[in-house]
Amino acid sequence: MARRKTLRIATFNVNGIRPRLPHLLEWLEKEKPDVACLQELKATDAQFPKEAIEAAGYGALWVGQTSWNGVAVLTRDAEPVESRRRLPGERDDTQARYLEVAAHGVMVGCIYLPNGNPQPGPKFDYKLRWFKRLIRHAKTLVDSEHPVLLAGDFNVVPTDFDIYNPKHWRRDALLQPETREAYATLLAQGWTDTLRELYPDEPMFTFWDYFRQHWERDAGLRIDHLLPNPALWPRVRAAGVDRWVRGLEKASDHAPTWIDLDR
DNA sequence: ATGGCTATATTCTATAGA
Repeated sequence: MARRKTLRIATFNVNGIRPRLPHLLEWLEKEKPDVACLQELKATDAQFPKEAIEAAGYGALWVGQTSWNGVAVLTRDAEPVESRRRLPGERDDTQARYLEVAAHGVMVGCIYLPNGNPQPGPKFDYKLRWFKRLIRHAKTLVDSEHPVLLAGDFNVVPTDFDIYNPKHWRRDALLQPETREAYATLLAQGWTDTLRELYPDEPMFTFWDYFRQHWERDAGLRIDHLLPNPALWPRVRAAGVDRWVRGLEKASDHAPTWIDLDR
């Protein structure tokens, strides 16, 4: 197909790259993102389906782990260049949640922020520690004259407008004041929450859990975010959610979310 | 307050996700 005039960068929590590979390939074929950040691979490095992704026309870098977590960045007709594969600041953190690459001229940080449930507790403490490390690292990137994008599953519902019904989730780690304050602190460095900025009056959900027919009822959450730095923000032209992917049989509970940039 | 569903490894039961 003819190349899109804009550069599309997407984020997609696949909830298991092995069971979701057919959906991933169908999505890449139909939407042709230039860069795709993936989370929740739930696969080791050796289990990553490198050949199928290459055959689809994508280069890839990935950080795998047994059973849980795992992140990857795919680049269309190009190879991503690794910048870092861990978030600095906690030496014995072995969870595969961050991958930073140069891709199509943009520095992209692929993020899988800890869920943090149940809270309070050690998992919530880990989430807040991880968030602080992200904030510290992001500070070194935000003022770059080069374009930088933070993209991924942040496990943050930024405001009550970003969820179908906050009452049902008020004790959830994704809605806690500490979680929201950390996200606000990150944005205050100069990052822009693109989907909310372009769509101030629409919820723009990116996640619908598997329970109680939440997808069928459009009872979703907005937790997957794309945050350009000030150098990149002027190039943003559009953003959206590929909801059709969530509607497929045996879908991930997240939908791919993307932004288009001037090339 | 709980459970509803999906995926994984610890596999017929537990853990994690959000």
